[in-house]
Amino acid sequence: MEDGTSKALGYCTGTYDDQVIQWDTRADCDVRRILDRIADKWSLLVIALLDRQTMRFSELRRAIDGVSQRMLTVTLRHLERDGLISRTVYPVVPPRVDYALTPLGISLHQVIKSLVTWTEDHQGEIARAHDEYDRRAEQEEHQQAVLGASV
Amino acid sequence: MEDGTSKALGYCTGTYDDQVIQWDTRADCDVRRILDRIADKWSLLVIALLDRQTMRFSELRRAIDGVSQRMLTVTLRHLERDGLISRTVYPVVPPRVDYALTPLGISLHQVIKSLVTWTEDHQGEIARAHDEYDRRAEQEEHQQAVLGASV
DNA sequence: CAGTATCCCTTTTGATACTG
DNA sequence: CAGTATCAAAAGGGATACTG
Repeated sequence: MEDGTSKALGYCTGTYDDQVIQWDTRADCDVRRILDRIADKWSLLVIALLDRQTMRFSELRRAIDGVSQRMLTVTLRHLERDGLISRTVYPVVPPRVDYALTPLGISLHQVIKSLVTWTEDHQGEIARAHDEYDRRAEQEEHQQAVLGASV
Repeated sequence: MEDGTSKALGYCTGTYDDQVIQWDTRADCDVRRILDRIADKWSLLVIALLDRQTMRFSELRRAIDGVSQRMLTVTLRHLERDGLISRTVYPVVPPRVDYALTPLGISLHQVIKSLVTWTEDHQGEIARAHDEYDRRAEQEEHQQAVLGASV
């Protein structure tokens, strides 16, 4: 993930025979990184919690139930490296480190919200799709059993 | 990932002491699922390729360089279960299976595009953040070495 | 063609212990 | 307090072989 564009370069180069594909080709290049970032287990929560407020490491840790110290550190480092959050160390004893969204982070947060809104608006549809799919799958499994018995 | 809301239920319940947090609390519930879906290694490419066109299994496989047969199947099943794509089997020999975006899938695709646009607009900033971070990290490493030598 | 079933390896994540 | 280091567990993903 750090070595950039490993294999799969094929679809990073612009056009197909019959149509111009504007952005899916970049999916593996830049989009993939920030997508991997916001989609990983804890980043989204961190970004959401830092909306309009600064938080200390321990505050984040308490707020995000279930995160390990290690993963919170890793997550924060990644977000910082991407320029989405800032990390401020106060040279006091005991140490104090504050995290906050950067302007870039705030801007991303706005975009993410539209995705969250979409999900909220469509969670019912998705749930229904799951039910239907599972119901069909179970039915087909049943068919199999019947056919198997007749042989 | 199939067992729904495992542990970490703490932040799925609405409000904090000092402020109402509207949506980050749901991040682990519904948003997480569709985020995990669109962020996994191949889903985004599939959704992008199916924009405005139907494709067969083998066409998708050829179009997505590097995907294994297994992972393409798994990806398509997940997307189908979420109601984002439809799967049409033609009872012919040899078999033919067509995949297409559902209205729900099309609607999600629209939203994803805004995320992609954001990424394209800000990839320069992110790259600069990386450089700066790495430069600082290297510098601090150097500091360490100097301090170590003096002891 | 369009899958399914297995095996195996790599990456990610979590638990635990230790430190400036 | 805010980490780092180490190790073990688990998930993700690929190669291969087989099937309706």
